[in-house]
Amino acid sequence: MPGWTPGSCYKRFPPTITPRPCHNRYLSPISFEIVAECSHTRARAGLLHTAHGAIETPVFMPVGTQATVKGLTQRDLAEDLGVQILLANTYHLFLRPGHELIRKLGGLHRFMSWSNAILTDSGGYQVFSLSRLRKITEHGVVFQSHLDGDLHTFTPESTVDAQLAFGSDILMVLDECPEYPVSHEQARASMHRTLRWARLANQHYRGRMAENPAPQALFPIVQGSMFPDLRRECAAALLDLDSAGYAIGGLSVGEPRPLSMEMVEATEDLLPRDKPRYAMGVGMPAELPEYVARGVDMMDCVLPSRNARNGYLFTSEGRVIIKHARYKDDDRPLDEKCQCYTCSRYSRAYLRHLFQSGEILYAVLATRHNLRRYLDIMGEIRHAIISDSFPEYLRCVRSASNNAA
RNA sequence: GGACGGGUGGCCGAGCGGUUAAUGGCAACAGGCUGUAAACCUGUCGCUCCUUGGAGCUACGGAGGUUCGAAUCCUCCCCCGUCCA
Repeated sequence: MPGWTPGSCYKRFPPTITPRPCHNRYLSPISFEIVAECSHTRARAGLLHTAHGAIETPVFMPVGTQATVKGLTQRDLAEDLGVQILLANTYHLFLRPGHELIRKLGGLHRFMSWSNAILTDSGGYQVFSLSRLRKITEHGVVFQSHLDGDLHTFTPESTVDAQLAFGSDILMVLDECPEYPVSHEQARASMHRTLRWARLANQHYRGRMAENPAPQALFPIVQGSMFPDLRRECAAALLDLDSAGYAIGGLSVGEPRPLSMEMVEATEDLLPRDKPRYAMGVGMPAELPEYVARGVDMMDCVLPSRNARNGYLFTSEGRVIIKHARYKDDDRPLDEKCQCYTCSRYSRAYLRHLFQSGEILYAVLATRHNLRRYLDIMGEIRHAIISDSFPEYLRCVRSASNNAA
């Protein structure tokens, strides 16, 4: 069932968002502290310490591809929503305004006026999403800019350098995100290339850190399409890099959802227990606790922000497609259980009116709500883990999800 | 009173003898979106009937006419603009 969200459990598991200061920023680029572990699942709650604050995990990271979460101000994000870490994108910011410009202007944090943490994706996802505009070689990826058609070569080394120039707290290695489905043979070749790139990126990164230490971590990415053996081979090989954290990529590329979960399960027990695990590009609200139950600490997804703009709103009672006629004269708030600015002030009828009129305010209010919904869910999850009630929470979520279906 | 230009599906607006139930756009209605080329994309959009695929009916201001065939050509009428008296 499409838009179910784990909201019926809201009252029992209220969100906790209390940023804490960073303790040991000078010991390593970032450090991960496990606060609580679930006794029945692989879930854990932790603190990820960065030079730009501590991040409570499990965490959902809003996507701000072009150094902005579309529709929101940095104040909305930090003060209203309590966002501790944002995602930005190397491919997009490399093309415009350029990493050297951002370096010159004091780094990405200063450039976009964001004092909390930033994770930058390498451009590996654009290998997938812009597949018609790129060519993969052993050396790297040649992109034909979607802006002006210019050719740009992204290598494992150059993407590390660009992200260092940004001043990102967490850098991602350049990877190849394969489409679905691919043959085992193709997936294997692709995974091995990603692996070689990860080694090159890591070597380059270590060199840069030796000459100019900075509190910036580099995460490699487990690939292998939907083949457990390839996933495990990739994860095992990446352990040699002794990275500060590990990502699981190549999910949500069109595969059935159970497969995504299976890939996380195949990988998770190989990854270091004391390092954060990041599932890239997931997921729907009901999936968030499922990933956490499988040992994931970090997630990001464009769904709450993009779907907000496209009229698809996530509530504790399920999805609301705001353009539907049934909301035309609906005077209730979008989500009666939600404390966000949008829900505390505006009716569904007004939101629908703004959407139908193409008003900018619609995107602002909708994005604000959807992100709040995601962050609330993460708060519920974290609280449940800490209070040792995560299995019950998960049951509650699954049953609500099944009922809705 | 005269001269031009017009009246097309909810609206705007193409079409100017057959491939036209009628291009587009808007509106309406629905679906999609997962490390963002996305405030985007797709579908439906006269009525009735049967399962897909189709079948029938009604339609381009009105009434006649020409033609195998008319939204398209002709005649008259009605209405709307602009200009001249």
